[in-house]
This record gives sequence, C-alpha cells and structure tokens, in this order.
Amino acid sequence: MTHRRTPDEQPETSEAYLQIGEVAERTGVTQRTLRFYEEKGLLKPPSRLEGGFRLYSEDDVQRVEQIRRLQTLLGFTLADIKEMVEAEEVKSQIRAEYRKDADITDRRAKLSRAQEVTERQVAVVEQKLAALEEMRANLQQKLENYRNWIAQLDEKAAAGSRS
Amino acid sequence: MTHRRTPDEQPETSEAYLQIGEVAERTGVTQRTLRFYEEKGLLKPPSRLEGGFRLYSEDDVQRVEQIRRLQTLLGFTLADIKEMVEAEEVKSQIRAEYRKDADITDRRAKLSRAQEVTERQVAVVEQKLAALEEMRANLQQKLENYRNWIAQLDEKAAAGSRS
DNA sequence: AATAACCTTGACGTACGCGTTAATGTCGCA
DNA sequence: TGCGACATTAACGCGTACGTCAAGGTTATT
Repeated sequence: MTHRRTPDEQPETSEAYLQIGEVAERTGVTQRTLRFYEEKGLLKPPSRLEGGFRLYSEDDVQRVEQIRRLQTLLGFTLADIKEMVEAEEVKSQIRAEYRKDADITDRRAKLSRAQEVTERQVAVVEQKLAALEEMRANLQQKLENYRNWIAQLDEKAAAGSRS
Repeated sequence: MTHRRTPDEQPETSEAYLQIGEVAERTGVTQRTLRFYEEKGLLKPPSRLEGGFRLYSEDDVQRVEQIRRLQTLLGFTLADIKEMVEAEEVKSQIRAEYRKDADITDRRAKLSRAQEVTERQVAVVEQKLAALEEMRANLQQKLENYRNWIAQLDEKAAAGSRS
C-alpha cells in the first residue's frame, strides 16, 4: 500500500465519491457483494469514472448499511429488502423534483406510498421487539433456575463436608 | 381424512407421543425439516414405533419451537443453534440423573455451562433489542418527516384552490 | 385381505447469498 | 512507459436449509 488513489476530485460536483474498494472497507461487505446488490437492483447503478470504475456516493454507503441492518437485524431476504429500499428512492426523487415542482398530486401520492411502507416497517420492527422481549424474559427465568439449582448443589456440598 | 391414527397409547409411559405428521402440523415446519434437524443433530433421534415410525415427545415439540425462534428472531444458523440447544440437553440430563445422584461436581459443571450459554444468549438478545429500538426511532423520525411534508403539500393545495 | 392414510429411507433438486478464480483493463506515480 | 495497486466482467462453485420425488413399508379400519 505505497500509494493509494483517493478519487476525491470529481469533475462537476464537490461531493466525495468513493471507489468500490473504499465502500467495501467502510461498510464491511466485499466488493463482490456490492456488485451483487447492484445486479439484484438493491443499489442503483453508480456513476462511473471514465475508465469504468464505479463511483459511489455517501448515499450509496448509507443504503448499503441500511440493507445490512435489514438483513441481520430483521432477517429479511434481499427480495424483501429491495421492495423496502425502493421507498427510499422516493425520497431522493422528491428532493430532485423539489424545485421542478412536478405534479403536486403525484408527489403527494409518492409520499403517501413511502409513508405506508415505513409504517409497515415500524410494525415489523415492533413485532420483532415484542418477540425478543418475551424471549429475554424466558431466558432470564432460566437463569434464575440455574442459579437456584447451583445454590442448592452448593448447599448440599457444604452440608456433606460438615458431616 | 376419514380416520386418523392418533398414537396416544404408549406402552410404558403415560405421555402423549406424537407422530411426525402431528409435530409438523403443530410446529408449522414440514416433516422433511424435522428429519433434517435430526440429521443435523438438532433433535435427538426420537423413539420409534415397532414399525419404525418416529414418536416425538412434548419436549421435542418445545425444542423445535425454540429452534425456529432462534432462527427467525435472532437469525442464527442451524450450526449456531445446535451449539445452543445442546445446553438444553443438560437440563434433561439433570432431570434424568436427579435420582441417580451422579457426580455432584460434574452436575455443577454442567449447570454452569448451561448458565454460561444462556447468559450469552441474553447478551445477544439485548444487543438485538437495542439495535431494533434504534431502528424504530429512526423509522418514526422518518414518519414525522413524511407527515410534515404531506401537510405542507396540502397547505399549498388549499392556498392554490383559494386563489 | 384390501384399502386409505400415514410413514420410511434414499437421492436428486433448488433458491439464496454470496466466494472464487480467470483474464483483462485502468489509474497514478516514477 | 512501466510498474503496482486497484478495478472490470464472466462464469463457475459452494454452503445453508430445506423441497420434491420415488419406491416402498406400516397402521388401523372394513
């Protein structure tokens, strides 16, 4: 690692673009995984350097982290997640169209859609939270039992050594 | 389904034993899955009817439900889960050996092991709970934003219709 | 003893989520 | 212009967690 190309100088924009290696490092997934997510439509095709190198934005990094959370925390499949993150795109669209002042009813509809999806996500999260809390209670009950049994054994051992 | 054999009459014990089909129905997994779990060592080989039919106990049903929870709620692999449920066997062993009064230090060791595994499980559950709570907070923040934006749009629409 | 419902053990198939080469091209610096 | 680090696509591979036959045996009833 003698010299590291950091493509922080982008033609038109002042945003710091990242190559696939850096995104991989920062997000903890492999380059293969990033390309795979792109194939599967979970990440929009990123911009490219003239030579064809992928250039990711900070938003893309966020997206990847979101995907991973949905995978590991909620156990969704990538197909599920694709559905979900498509709601995120609405947000970007809204921002992009903000000045264009596109069809106002259209924007309202999109916002509503995003809201609905988000509400469903909240519901899923809360369901999972409830289940996990029940699980924790059960586990703690078990720990109680273990502690009691061990205490009993220790009492017996003490009594035995006194005899 | 004209007549259904319910093998509720077992030779020596008064426990209600279940055939694989009933267990499948009650747990929501397929028969294939039950055999698969057995192959993988997640379920101990159940007792058999003379003809070779598997006979499961209520404990086995519990076990299956536990496995499924660990899978769907915590996202563990079956290999992970195998490690974990092996601690459960300690409990059965303890019960079995209770009257035999086996080596007391041995039993203490086993209990300690089971306790440790359970504590690790609690830690995992709590970690997951924290992450999910953060996620819920984020989602609810998003909902706030959506609601505000929609409200803004509606205001504009109202203003427009008044002009 | 015939029949339906249930079960058995193989054994091959499949969807998902990437891993792993292989062959090749590009970037930035010396 | 040559080098090393970094990237590209294409294609095959793999582990996990089962699904899905196929061919046959068992159980309880009639």
